[in-house]
Amino acid sequence: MASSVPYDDRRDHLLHTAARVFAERGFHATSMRDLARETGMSLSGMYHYVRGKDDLLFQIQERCFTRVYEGAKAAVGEGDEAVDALHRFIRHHVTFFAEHMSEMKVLSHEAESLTGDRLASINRIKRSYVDLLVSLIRRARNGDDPATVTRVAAYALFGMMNWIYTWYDATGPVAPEALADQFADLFLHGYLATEPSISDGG
Amino acid sequence: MASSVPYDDRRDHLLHTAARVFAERGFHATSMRDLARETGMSLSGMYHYVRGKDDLLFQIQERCFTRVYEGAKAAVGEGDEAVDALHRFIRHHVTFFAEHMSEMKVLSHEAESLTGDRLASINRIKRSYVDLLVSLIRRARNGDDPATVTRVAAYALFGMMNWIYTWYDATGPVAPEALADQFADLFLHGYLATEPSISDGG
DNA sequence: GTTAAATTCGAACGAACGTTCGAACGCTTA
DNA sequence: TAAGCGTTCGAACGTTCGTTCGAATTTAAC
Repeated sequence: MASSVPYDDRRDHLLHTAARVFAERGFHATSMRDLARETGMSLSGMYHYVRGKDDLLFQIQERCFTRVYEGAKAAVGEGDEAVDALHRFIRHHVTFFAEHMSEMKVLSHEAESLTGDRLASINRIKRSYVDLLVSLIRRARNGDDPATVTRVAAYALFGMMNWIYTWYDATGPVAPEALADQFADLFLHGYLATEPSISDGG
Repeated sequence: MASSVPYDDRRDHLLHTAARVFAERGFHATSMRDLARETGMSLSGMYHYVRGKDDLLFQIQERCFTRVYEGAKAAVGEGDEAVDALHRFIRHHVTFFAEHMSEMKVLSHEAESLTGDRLASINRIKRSYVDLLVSLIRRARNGDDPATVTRVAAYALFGMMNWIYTWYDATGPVAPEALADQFADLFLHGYLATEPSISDGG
């Protein structure tokens, strides 16, 4: 999986550790000295693998976002059934999120911590990713909704999925796949519209 | 509305301006010197109204969260119809959010920027607020769901509502009430389960 | 073994940070 | 006028920040 070139290994170690610490303490509250301590590298040594702190955040976000985007396109495929594709998109996003909590939290929570070209570059991927979901929703609704309604629906879905970094524990009682299915049920068929999961007696 | 005591006015001005700047730049990326410039006060002058930067964030969050919580209890009322109460909860949360974007963004986005007693104090309000929504959902579903399912549903709803600070513009084409109703529709009846808003022809 | 390149790191830089403090100010009471 | 008090603020404190740099070390090639 990871490259065996020593340089790349050390770089991956730095990026992964930085993602974890950024997720725990926040980007601005984390110092390069914190990262040096946690990676076991020296303060100046890290600058051989990364241009600086901003570049570190950028590379974490770009790597992660590219993977989610490519993964989503592969998961969605080119089938005709839009509702199924939508379900697969949700499943992919949530399970990927759960498996890469640190990186995805950094991607979601530090969206405004970049500036200039780096921010623009991330936003370009984001736009593609959002557009992918928007087009899926439009197809699933037969393209009959006003554009604003479709966008609100897409952001609502992203909200319920991305918010998990504030509360979800992937090692807890709810498995990532079960979480994804509950989100999909909620979005595709609604909550009260479905049957209670045990009984509907009163 | 605001107290006419000069001290309280200046304090409110500081808190409100700080909320706006924290929302724009983030808590850790904002310096006390930034706040001095934006409020027109001097750097040291602000310390007559606030113990320090952490206390400033705490007071913004506590004020705002207390208001949402009390407002939600009032909006929900004590009626018997749980679905209606749920709808009113959503409507209140979203419209309050839209009307106080800066404070609510700071409340949502800087949830981990406090520490110690101040963090514990905010988390106490948060627990009550979450429990209020959880109990409404449980009632609306006749109490038949496992506790984990109800909690996931509550966090999903909070996610889609709170995420708006990343994309929503209250002065844009979608009014806060319309946004709230679309969220409520999605949560209460589902998205695909409802009729397309124009036609379902193909 | 020698040379060259890649990698590591201690030490230090200037800048910016949150906070403090004492002097100065303006206003109300005597 | 004088005293007292709430308020303001310039200046400075000590600390921590991201980054740099040159020397030392390790690795690879011949």
